[in-house]
Amino acid sequence: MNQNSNAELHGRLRKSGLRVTKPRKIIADTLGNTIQHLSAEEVYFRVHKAYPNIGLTTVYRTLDLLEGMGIVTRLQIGDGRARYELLENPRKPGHHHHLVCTDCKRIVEYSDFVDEELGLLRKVEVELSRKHDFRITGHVIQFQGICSGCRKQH
Amino acid sequence: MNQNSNAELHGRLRKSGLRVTKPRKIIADTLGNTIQHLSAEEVYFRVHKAYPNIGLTTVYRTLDLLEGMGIVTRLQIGDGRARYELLENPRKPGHHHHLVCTDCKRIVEYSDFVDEELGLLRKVEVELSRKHDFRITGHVIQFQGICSGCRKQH
DNA sequence: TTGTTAATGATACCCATTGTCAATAGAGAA
DNA sequence: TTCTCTATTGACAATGGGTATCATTAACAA
Repeated sequence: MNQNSNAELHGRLRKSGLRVTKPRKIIADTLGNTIQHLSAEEVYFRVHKAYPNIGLTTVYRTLDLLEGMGIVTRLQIGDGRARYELLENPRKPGHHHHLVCTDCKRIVEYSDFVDEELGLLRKVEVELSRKHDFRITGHVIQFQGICSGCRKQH
Repeated sequence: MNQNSNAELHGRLRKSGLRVTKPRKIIADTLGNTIQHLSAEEVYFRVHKAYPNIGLTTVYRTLDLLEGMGIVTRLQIGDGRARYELLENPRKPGHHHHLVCTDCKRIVEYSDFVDEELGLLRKVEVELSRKHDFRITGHVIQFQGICSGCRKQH
């Protein structure tokens, strides 16, 4: 679908000595074609419509692979089902954090104050690396709440 | 073990019309006696040593209950196994956040810059509540990394 | 002490994710 | 293009946190 991201994926895979397979392209495309945060099963369903011979196991494996390569991020919202999102998605804002409705699991992205958040995180990161001798590889900032729709239903 | 926290627990339970049972006291005590972040199974093992007739199901139920009452917090570190921690633990600092080794799952608590973090979070919270009409109930701020021990093993 | 019923414990179950392994298909060599 | 090698796949079984069920037990009010 998106030539750029397909070429990008191709290059990244080949550079790591990995093969560029149909499932890998299709799964990456599926994430590139939505602004939603899909679970592995949801990715599978969407892929399955056009390519019924691609299995759920492959979806899991591919999402893991893409996450390991830094192409995809895994999002834990506390319901025991991971959601996945393409890091560089032209349909989305750049670095953002998430606001999650703990009732209906709806996820809202925000980028208000994100620069400020990142500035502070960087400062904390330096201090923690030094003090606890960690190599910091990532962070999570997330808000939980109840959206207006779910509040009305009670 | 701790008279204060036992009295506290008793009061909170009774005020909600809930019964003060042996398992509830013991499970809360178990969390009060450690600075570690225990999984449900780890709580069960510890409880089981002295009270072998308390079942794992009850541990899960009680941890859920205590979380719902705001006495315990659940911590997701991304390995599919929740960890629990007593919110007001005399052996621990007050409000803190976590640094997690993604390799060995060790959890380090930190309170450096926490005031600053909380200040910013509060500001973001106000903006998000307004803009997206959410009632914000909580937040997660967490760093991931590799601890020095795990880095040496490679 | 007794009656009521919330809470418990044993067990079966659910369901997201991972392991296994024979079959398939990228991609470099010929 | 065809061949070869082996990474990758897909079907299926297995794992493992966590939850539902239900008969039994034990808080607690009277």
